[in-house]
Amino acid sequence: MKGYLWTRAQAPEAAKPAADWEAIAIDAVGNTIEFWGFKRNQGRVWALLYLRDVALTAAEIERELGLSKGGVSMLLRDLERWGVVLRVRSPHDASWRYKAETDLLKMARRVIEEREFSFIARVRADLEEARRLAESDPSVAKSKVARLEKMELLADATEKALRLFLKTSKLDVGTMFGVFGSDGD
Amino acid sequence: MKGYLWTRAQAPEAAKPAADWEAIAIDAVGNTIEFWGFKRNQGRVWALLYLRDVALTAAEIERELGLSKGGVSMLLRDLERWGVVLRVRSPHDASWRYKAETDLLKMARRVIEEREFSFIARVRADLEEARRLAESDPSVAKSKVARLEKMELLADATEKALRLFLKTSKLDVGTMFGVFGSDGD
DNA sequence: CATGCAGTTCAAAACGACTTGAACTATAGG
DNA sequence: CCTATAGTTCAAGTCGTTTTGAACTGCATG
Repeated sequence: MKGYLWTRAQAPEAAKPAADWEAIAIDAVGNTIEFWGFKRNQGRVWALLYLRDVALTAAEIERELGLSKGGVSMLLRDLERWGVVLRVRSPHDASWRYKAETDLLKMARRVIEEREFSFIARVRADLEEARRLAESDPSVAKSKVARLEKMELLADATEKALRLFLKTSKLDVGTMFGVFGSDGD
Repeated sequence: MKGYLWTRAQAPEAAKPAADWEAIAIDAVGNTIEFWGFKRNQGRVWALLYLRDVALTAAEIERELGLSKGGVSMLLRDLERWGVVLRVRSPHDASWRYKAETDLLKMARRVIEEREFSFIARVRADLEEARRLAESDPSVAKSKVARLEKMELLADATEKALRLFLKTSKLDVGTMFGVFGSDGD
């Protein structure tokens, strides 16, 4: 956690503690990303890398954001898996460095697809099971079964809304996020 | 928690413990609603009331779902406030009874509007603050400011996506949910 | 105005999600 | 092969949220 010493002049601005404005921006992105159902610190790591615009080592991230070694490792693994952070081998250095991909929305889409749709599928399966059970019990009124069927519409509707959401975000937000790709430095 | 005794023949089916299929369906709705950012038990209470299709007392809900007295009171207060559960005075009885409104989506819209939009507004305010601070510091490179501006697009985009989502869910899903209003009992 | 039941409140307990940190594995250099 | 450093894993701890349950309020009745 401490005992980290940096003899590296290679990335000088990586060494200074985050400026106020930087910390504010990093936390704002963290909050947004948490809102989307991810971990706050996943957003913070991405934001740090994006703002610095240089590849940082895990140890630097650890220090800048005040996170633990293990935590940074896990966060980077997730971000890498989702394709929003790239792991690059630095030339003069034994350790990996990480840089931000610019399409953060990729992350949202990826995980929503993986996680949320399978969740909804599970819900629908449960509701179908409930309906089958109810139908096979003669003492259950028809109207109950009808209501169960309508509940399945809840799952359908949720899934449909999700799809719509992803689609529109891809079109609408996606082009916006494309802007992240280049800036006039 | 216990000690509840019901001399009421008025709602006989409210007295029997939940059937398997009923419990499955109730939990499925609970999970879905939790996915939308509410409490699981808010969804379970609504689902119970919807499936039974009779107005239940708080004590009955408590027993059916295995919740505490205080918890049921708070859950019903929220559901009532959101307009998805109605409190009705039963004729022969001293206590209130509760019945499900059919438009569950009302709940999602209400809370997303109240809670999520104000959250995004806050995020944007933070990012603007960060940008102001960065701009007023001459040692901060222009490119950093540009990146901060682009981050504000993240908030804009999220808000825009939310609005779109609400609008489409109102149109698309909303009509679906209208179906909940009547069934052929 | 005492009693009993319905309903509310809130401090504390239970719970779950996230993070930590120490032990471990992998890898590069001497 | 030995050592040092980077990176991973996971049991245990922390922290925020949800639930409980006991005390309390309100109200109707005898």
